[in-house]
Amino acid sequence: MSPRRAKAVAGTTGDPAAALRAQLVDAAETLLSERRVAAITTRDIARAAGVSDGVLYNYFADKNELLLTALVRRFTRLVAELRAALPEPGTGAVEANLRLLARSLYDLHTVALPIVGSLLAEPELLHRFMAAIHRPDEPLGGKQIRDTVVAYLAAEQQAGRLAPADPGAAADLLIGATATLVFTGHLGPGPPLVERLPAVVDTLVRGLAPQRRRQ
Amino acid sequence: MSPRRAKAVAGTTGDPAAALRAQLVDAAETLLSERRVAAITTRDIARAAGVSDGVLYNYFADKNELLLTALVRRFTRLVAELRAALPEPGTGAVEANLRLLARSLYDLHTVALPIVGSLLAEPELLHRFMAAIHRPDEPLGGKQIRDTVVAYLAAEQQAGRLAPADPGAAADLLIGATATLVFTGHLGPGPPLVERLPAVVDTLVRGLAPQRRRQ
Amino acid sequence: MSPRRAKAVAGTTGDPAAALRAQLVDAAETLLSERRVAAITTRDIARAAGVSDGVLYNYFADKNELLLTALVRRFTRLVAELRAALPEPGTGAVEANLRLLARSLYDLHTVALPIVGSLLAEPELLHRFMAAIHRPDEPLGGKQIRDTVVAYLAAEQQAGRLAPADPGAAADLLIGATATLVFTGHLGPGPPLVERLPAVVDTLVRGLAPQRRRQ
Amino acid sequence: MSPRRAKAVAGTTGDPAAALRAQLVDAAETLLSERRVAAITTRDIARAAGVSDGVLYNYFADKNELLLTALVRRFTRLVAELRAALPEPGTGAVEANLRLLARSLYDLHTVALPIVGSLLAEPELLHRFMAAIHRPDEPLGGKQIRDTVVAYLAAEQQAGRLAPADPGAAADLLIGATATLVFTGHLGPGPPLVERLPAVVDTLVRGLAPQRRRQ
DNA sequence: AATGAATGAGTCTTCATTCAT
DNA sequence: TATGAATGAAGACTCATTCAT
Repeated sequence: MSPRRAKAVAGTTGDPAAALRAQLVDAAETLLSERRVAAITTRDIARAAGVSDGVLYNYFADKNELLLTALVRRFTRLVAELRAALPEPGTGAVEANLRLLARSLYDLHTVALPIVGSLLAEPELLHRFMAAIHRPDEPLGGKQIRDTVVAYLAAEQQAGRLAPADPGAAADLLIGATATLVFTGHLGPGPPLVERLPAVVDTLVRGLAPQRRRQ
Repeated sequence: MSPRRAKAVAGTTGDPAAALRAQLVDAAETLLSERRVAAITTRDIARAAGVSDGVLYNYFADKNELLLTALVRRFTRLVAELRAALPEPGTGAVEANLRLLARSLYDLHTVALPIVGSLLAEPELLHRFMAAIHRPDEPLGGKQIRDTVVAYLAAEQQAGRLAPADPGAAADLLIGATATLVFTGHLGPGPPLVERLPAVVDTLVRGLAPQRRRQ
Repeated sequence: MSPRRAKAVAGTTGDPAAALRAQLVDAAETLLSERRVAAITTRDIARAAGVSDGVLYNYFADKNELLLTALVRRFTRLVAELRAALPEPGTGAVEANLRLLARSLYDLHTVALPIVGSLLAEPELLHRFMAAIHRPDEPLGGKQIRDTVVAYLAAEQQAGRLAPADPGAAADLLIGATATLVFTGHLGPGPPLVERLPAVVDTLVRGLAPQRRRQ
Repeated sequence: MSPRRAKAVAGTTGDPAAALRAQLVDAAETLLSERRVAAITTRDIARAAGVSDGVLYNYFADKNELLLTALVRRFTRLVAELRAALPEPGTGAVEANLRLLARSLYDLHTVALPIVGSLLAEPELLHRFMAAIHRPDEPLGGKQIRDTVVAYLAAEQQAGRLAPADPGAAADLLIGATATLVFTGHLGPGPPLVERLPAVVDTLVRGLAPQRRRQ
């Protein structure tokens, strides 16, 4: 006499409620990679998840809470991928490492920016999203990306392979430049701007100060 | 002989049509600085302009054309302000100049980002906006900002006050870092991140390469 | 388990979806007989069907698809009624039969003309309507009326009770005259023109050629 | 110090008011031959007449009264053309004459039907139109067409070239069949149905009665 | 008397959320 | 507890008519 199990999770084992919830989040996450947030309707999500329109409200307070969960999961993955792609500090040529890092950031932003951008049009959702990823117990968030880059740079500094500059500022420059290249390329009519990455890294490495000499 | 004058421009002189058109653009521009694009209705604009619902369509093909005009005007102003705030190349301390430039970019992004961001949720409007600001005869556009920064940096290089680095890459770093500081500060719960600007400029000036000496 | 049942079909049994769909078509059909197509709003239909504004879009792609369905149903019925009212070829007095046929056509046009007429002002709907009734699998359409009349006339010719004239042309004359009597009577201020039917049939039977003799 | 003359009639002589009025009616009549009534806006008419939006209301109570005037003038012309095209009774072969008459009616309906049809969607306008053309002092109207045909048929009967049938009924058959051929051809997807005219006339001439002989 | 801009009522459609079954 | 249909609010755009100039 247990309650009826939704069609969509009929063949699964384990907690059916959790399965259904996951089903919904999966569907939302998929849609999130296909269109801007504002173009995703509750019916779309239900269809994609293979469940009926109403279930959503059995697991989430409203549409935005579901989207929020999907967003958080998507960003958690992106940060994990960034970490995995990070070069090992102290190994390889440091400038090549920085180029690799820049490229990883560029790829991350390519995925993340459309989503974050479309969040700007949904103030309530954005607010809840930011609150969610800034909870200290959550291993994610925009800050996580920066912290990861800072950690890498600091490690290279420790290894004496980078000048003892402010690693936070360096991270701001790297992250900012890569993000803006993605953004501008995304908006404009021309081709993507990846090819500008090497010059950007090179310029950041050498700095703008004149009359510089290496020994 | 002349047609009736709208109540909203009753006290003004000059071409009433131009006055009313301007009234509408003004209203739209004001609303644009208050809310995201998607939350602005035609009725809102009419109310704000003090005219009736239909007038809009006497001056613009549709709602988006009005918003577009307001957006373009807003950005034209921002770029003009940036140009006016730019230090004179070759005068003053170059690093102070760069800090000033960074601050100007930061201020520009503070105004521009929410608007551009909210455009991401309006593909049609975004498309028309990008097309509008990329018309070669229009003295504005995203590219204008970068060109302005590049021109300043190149001039300082000519004056021997900056290393002969790639000015385009340097502009990408400066613009990217300032934009991202604004963006992150805007998203996050904490205080704005202006105070990070000096370190960013400093790091960009010195570069990340180790074992560097000045003479 | 089943979704909520609309108030409007609360007392009915069977498939509630089909019931509500039928309710909507019924309401549309009723309105169609009361006013011209252009004066029927979606809200009117919803009110008449006792449901809320949006339901329509759960069963039909848009307003016109619903109206189309109602139109097709109305015409299907009219043609069926015409067929049922048709005299049996070879039985009764042939001229009386023709008068009966003329009267049936007159009645059919009385219902059909206002609707078809008002369709002329709705090009899109008219187009879809014509496409719908010309699908070969649909047992209806303007052509169906003519074919029915032609079949009857041909049968009487086979029975030797009518001259071997062109039955298609004879149908054109009968249908045309009845339709135009309805139309003219509908437009003009005077009384309906039914009483002209016998003379019309009589004239068609005898023909206009002079110096004719019967043996 | 006479009042200002509208631009559109600046070069004309005579009563400027009458000229402007005529200008408007001309423009409306032209538009009437181009689109259905419902698709004609007051602004369209003003533009076509080269005058400003408001003048209309100085000469007509409202939009419909202007359209009405244009409609009446259009039909007056059509009836005049029909009369001019009519064969001379008693001359030529009578059956050829009837074919010519049928063709003239077909052409008249080709022009008139779209207009009359689209009137069906405008009850108020239709009503006023019918009232206007049924005023006994107006030499026009649907009845005028029938009277013209009846007069021709009666004359041929007088000349002994047609059987002494009911000329009104014969007119109903001819007008009805031609109108319906136009109408059906207009609605359906196929080609116009002119080629059916000869068989129609032939069938009307010979009649449907069987066992008929000529001497 | 002409001008032509202002007025504002009217309509289809979408979609988050509810809730009877 | 899943279902999925019902709900109904909200918004862009058109256009006949008015009326200040």
